[in-house]
Amino acid sequence: MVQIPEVNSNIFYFPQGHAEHAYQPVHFPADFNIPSQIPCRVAAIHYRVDPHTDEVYAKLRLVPLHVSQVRFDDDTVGGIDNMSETKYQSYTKTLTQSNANNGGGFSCPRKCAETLFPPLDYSDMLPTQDIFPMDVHGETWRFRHAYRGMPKRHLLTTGWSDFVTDKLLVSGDSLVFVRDEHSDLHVGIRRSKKRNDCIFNFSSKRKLGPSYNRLTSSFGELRISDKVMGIGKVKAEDVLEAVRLVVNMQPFDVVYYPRVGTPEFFVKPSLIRKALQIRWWCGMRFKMAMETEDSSRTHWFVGEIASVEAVDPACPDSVWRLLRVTWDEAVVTNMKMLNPWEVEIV
Amino acid sequence: MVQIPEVNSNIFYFPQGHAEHAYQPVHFPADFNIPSQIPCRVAAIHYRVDPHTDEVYAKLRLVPLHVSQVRFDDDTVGGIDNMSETKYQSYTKTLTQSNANNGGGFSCPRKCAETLFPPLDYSDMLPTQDIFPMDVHGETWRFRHAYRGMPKRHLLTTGWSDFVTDKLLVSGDSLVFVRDEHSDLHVGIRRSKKRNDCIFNFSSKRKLGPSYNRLTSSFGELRISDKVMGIGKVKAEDVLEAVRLVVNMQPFDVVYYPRVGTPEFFVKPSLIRKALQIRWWCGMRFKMAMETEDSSRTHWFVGEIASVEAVDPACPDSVWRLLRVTWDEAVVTNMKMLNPWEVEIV
DNA sequence: ACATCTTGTCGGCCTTTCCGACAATGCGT
DNA sequence: ACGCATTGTCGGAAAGGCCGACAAGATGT
Repeated sequence: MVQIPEVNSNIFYFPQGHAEHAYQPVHFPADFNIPSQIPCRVAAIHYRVDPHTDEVYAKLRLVPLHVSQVRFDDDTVGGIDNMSETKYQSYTKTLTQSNANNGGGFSCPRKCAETLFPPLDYSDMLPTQDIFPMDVHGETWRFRHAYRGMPKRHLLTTGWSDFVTDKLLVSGDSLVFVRDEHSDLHVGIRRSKKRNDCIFNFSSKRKLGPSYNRLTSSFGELRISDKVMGIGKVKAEDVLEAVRLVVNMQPFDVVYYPRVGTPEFFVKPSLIRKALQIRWWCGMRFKMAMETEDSSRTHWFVGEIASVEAVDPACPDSVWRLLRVTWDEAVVTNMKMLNPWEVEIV
Repeated sequence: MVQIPEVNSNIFYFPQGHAEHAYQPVHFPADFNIPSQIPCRVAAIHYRVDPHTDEVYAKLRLVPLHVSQVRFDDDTVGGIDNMSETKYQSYTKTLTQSNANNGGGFSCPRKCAETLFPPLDYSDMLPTQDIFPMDVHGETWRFRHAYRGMPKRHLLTTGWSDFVTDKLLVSGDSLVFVRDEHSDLHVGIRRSKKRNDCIFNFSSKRKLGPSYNRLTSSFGELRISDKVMGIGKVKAEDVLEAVRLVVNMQPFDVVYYPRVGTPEFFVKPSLIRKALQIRWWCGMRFKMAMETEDSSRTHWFVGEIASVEAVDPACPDSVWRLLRVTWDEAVVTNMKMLNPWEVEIV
């Protein structure tokens, strides 16, 4: 679900989108005269780990470009081509209730098992093996990987429960398996939006996993910081600083925590171009893939464009959340303003 | 069971005893003219950890003394007195079958619990608490400590099984709790003689504890080295080098792995003196505390002195294993030659 | 030798985890 | 719209772990 651009590719940076990732209201000074979207080159990407929650976030160095430098049909620039596409293989799955309910194991999607895990001996009637992925702290875990049941499916059993308990995973959180350039297997997690919004209720009952010291020793700090970070993960001043630099055509850094329901504030030119080629109008019908209440599954929701207007009167030219929509299913209460590139016309 | 002398105390060093701790036969050159026992001052003690097996061993620096320098009724020397007695509090217990049989918990001796663990709230009908001892690798473990049952006893329950599995403990291995100078609780282990003598049969089934990488990654190496070390843990050449230095009155280092059934090769002067004051003779009856087959309990065995003679004709003056004995219970097959200070007259 | 204290072992019971059956979902045609 | 492939959920079964009863062993008198 997460789209991190590649190094040296071009993106459009949306200050308004960036502001939505702050945990404080961001008040842009009136005299800033902010462009609604600024083309930038991605100069560098660093992946970091939040030591408290194990969450992975990205730190992007963006270099502002002149509009003339950007071709909307080509997302890359510079001498390095898209060969870096052949980098890591990874698979992300959102945990179901059964996965997290300590009931037992993790039903592993076939694609995940077949592309990332060592091949099983299918000549065996009940093929099993142990996989040893490493988490972001360098801790190695053991999961028993079996292919069984009727119909046959891939499962992670022994060891999974310990992982869930140690990482305090609940249904809705996501699991990421990655095979790196040395073809070593890694495992990461991403907490669901809900979890991000609430204070951790930490109560590990098992053997101290690697997270014990970390989580408890900084418990007080964690409570406070998480309480404050109700909406996003970055400071308002960091957003303002980024905007200050971008309007002066200075390179700047942004931190991006992937968050379900909060769109990325950097978007590929080709995506925007394709979206803006459409003449959006009231009454147009669209669909959008969204995760269910507990993020355990994705579902296509259908709706109708209610109006097409800039969200912020101060930025009348901005296409950020240009579309005001209504949904066929009343369930979708929030999410009334969408980016054109988030939806698909039906 | 293990008696490590204190720094600055005096001991007698027995080359023959040292040789028994080698895994190879030690052939003392005839021209060495080895004294059977050399008084030494313990200049330094360093405790080390075998990274493969978690075993703790001691490295002692010994400085040879002239006999005139040693008073047999006083084990210490130098300005530092026995105040260092008030150093660490510790308790060692050999694991019973019930302790290791994964059946559940660890029945904790009263003395251990009351002297080393934080005090329980005995006003509570079922007092429980969690203790967090640290192992030699700096890993913290959690054990649930309860005082319950009829009659009441101290037990370690939750967390214990994981520890047993991770450390590959079996009945006969020993557990050591230590409270250090910062009153922090530590936990160590000592493998039984049997385990030391055989190749590890490693087959961890649970989550990878901290030992996993260590034990598996060096599996091959471990097999080999353990196979060779059938009897002791040190090289024959190390023993020879120690003896070479000691006869020249040079300071030397010895490594001591505590081993059930293999007596220490450094002994307090007072102990030797007391033992040699007795006129040992055939037919004298004695008792000796020894551990049972699986080291789960200690039992007093009774026997009779069969003869009093030097084990090695080349060292006719040596008191090392001076006593040839017979046992009342036929069970005690090995252990036919004992040191006078190991037994107690009845 | 006896009384008392301590602690090893056992079987019962409860919890956790493993497993295939079945069905709901999703995708391709 | 239908069929097939995939995978979420459920309840039974097996394993693991917690518990007090009991008694064997240890200790002190």
